[in-house]
Amino acid sequence: MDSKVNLTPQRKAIYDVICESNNHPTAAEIIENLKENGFRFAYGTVYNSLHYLTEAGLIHELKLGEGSSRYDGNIDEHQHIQCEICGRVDEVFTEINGEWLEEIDKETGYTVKSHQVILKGVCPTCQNQ
Amino acid sequence: MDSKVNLTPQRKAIYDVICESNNHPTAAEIIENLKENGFRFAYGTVYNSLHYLTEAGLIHELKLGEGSSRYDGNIDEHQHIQCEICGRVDEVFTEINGEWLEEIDKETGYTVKSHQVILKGVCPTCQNQ
DNA sequence: TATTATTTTAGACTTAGTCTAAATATAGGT
DNA sequence: ACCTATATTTAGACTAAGTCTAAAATAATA
Ligand SMILES: [Mn+2]
Ligand SMILES: [Mn+2]
Ligand SMILES: [Zn+2]
Ligand SMILES: [Zn+2]
Repeated sequence: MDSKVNLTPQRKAIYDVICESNNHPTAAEIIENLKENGFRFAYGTVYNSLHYLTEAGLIHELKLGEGSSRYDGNIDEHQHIQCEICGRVDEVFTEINGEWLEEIDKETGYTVKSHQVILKGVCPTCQNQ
Repeated sequence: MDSKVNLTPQRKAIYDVICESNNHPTAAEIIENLKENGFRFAYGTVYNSLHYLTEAGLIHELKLGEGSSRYDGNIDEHQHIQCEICGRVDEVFTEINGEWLEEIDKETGYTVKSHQVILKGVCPTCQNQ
């Protein structure tokens, strides 16, 4: 077993910021947040830690097609929807139909390993403006 | 009506490269391909043209979570699947269930405007290796 | 303690793309 | 055709996000 996770103080602090945020923060936002909590880690350490935590399965990296990745402490299977106006990212727990994925297997000949749905729309707050 | 598209020689050449490719090429690949055809446009012109063509609805920009965008001359509604091993991108025409999208509307309170499904897997060629 | 492996650090570097100001090209009015 | 206004292209400087490297600091092992 090599599933032992080595949570150094840096990794722990970064993990905590991600879990306590409800915002799917970017690396830049994480660094800013760390600064507010009195931490100042090297740039490389933050990225290194984000990779480590992702690799260890403790967080997920979200690539929503913006310039930068976002990070998610919720590792339960779910998808995301992003507001076109304010940019906030919310959770979507209604899962896509499993039959659909099998269909793709047949259609393309690929062995499907994963899928990601990125929804865009207007959030409730931005609708009232 | 301002729907008049101004296809300058540069834009036309870039559009042709995208349409003749069956590969969802990146900007870098488009530039390389142009070079092979004897064109050498400024870097900025290529990106400017890609935006223009996208804005005009002649092509689609694909953000699959790699470093760089890909471009697609097929503007019919479809999704994509990418091979984890060789990186090739193939079309998926089986559309996602419309009910699913309505469900999301209800679940999140968002007005859903668009959705993109990114599938990852192993392509037929890479399976035989 | 001495040796080895792991992690962090600062800062140089890379990649993909944007921005800017000048040069060209195009279109419209006379 | 000539002048003017608008649109486009160009070269190259610049930016944002992230990677890489080599040395220093920590931690683990003998
Ligand atoms: Mn999430
Ligand atoms: Mn396509
Ligand atoms: Zn919003
Ligand atoms: Zn493949």
